Amino acid sequence: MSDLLERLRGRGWRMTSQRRVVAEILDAGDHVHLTADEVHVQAAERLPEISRATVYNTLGELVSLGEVLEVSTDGRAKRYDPNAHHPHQHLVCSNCGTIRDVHPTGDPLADLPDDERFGFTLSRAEITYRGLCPSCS
Amino acid sequence: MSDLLERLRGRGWRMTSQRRVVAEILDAGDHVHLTADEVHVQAAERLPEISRATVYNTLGELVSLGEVLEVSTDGRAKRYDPNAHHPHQHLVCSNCGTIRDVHPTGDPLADLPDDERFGFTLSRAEITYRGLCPSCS
DNA sequence: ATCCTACGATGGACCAAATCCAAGTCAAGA
DNA sequence: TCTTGACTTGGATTTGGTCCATCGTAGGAT
Repeated sequence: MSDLLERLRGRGWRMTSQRRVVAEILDAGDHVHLTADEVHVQAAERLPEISRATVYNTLGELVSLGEVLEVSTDGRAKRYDPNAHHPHQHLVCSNCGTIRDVHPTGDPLADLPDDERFGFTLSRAEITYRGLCPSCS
Repeated sequence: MSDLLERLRGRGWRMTSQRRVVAEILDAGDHVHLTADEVHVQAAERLPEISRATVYNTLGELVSLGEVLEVSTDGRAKRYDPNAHHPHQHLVCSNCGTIRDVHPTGDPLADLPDDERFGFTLSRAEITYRGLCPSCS
C-alpha cells in the first residue's frame, strides 16, 4: 500500500503539501482507523497551518477515488480505513470501541436470498462483528 | 410487539406521558426506522411541550433496555429500529437511503473463524447490504 | 526560467445531531 | 395526601461536519 502517492500522481491528482501529508498519514497506518479530527491533529504536527476543511476535502476525495474507505461503526465520527484494496470486515469492541480488520469466510452477498432482495441491485455487504475484546471481557 | 408498554411497566419502568408517547410511536411502526428528530416531531403532535432532551433520553433508555435498536447506516442521524426482538439485517439504497429489514440465511457469526476473532467474545453481527433500490437503478 | 490560471487551501461562519445542566415537575410508594 | 427521588424542561454547549469568499500555488504553457 505504500505506493499510494504514486497511484494518486498517476491518476493526475494535483499534489500539494497538504494532500501529501494527509495521504502519508493514512498510508502509514495500515490497520488503523483514524477520525478526520485525528488526521487533522497528526497533519498539524507536520504542517501547522493546515485547515480542517482541507483535511475533510482530501479525505472525501480519497474516498471517492476508492483509495480509502469510510466506516462509521459507532454513529459518532466517521473513521477512515486505508485498507480499501483488501476486502475485509470489522470487529468492534462494544466497550472500548477498538476496531480490528477481519476476514470472514464465504461471500456475504450469497446469504441474501432473491426473495429478500426486493428488486435491489446489490453492490456490497458491510459486516460489523460486535463483542468484547480480551482486555474488556 | 404491541405489548411494549406492558413489558416496560413490568420491568419497573416509571411511566410518564412523555415516555408513553415515545414508546407508542416506536411501537406503531414495525419496519419503519425513525430518527430522533422524527420521533420528536410525531411526539409533539400529541404532546406539544415535549422536549428534544426527553426524546433523546427515552430513546437512549429503550436502547439500553434492549427494546429498540440503534442503527446508523449513513453517518448522519441515528435511526431507531423497534424490531429488536426479531433478528434481522438491513438493506440500504446507496442513492436514496431507503432502509428495508431483510433476513439472510445462515448464522453470520459462524462465518468468522476462530483465528480471526482475536480473543474477542462475540455477541452479534450487523450486516448492511448496499445497492440501488428498484426506483433508483 | 517565468508566467498564467485553474485548481486547491484557508478560516471563519454556519449547520445538524446530540449532550449537558440547573431548576421545576410529577409518579407512585408510604 | 405527602414525600421524594426520578423525570422533564429549554437553553447552552459540544461535536462533527459543510460552506464560501478570498488567497495561494502546482504545474502546464511559453
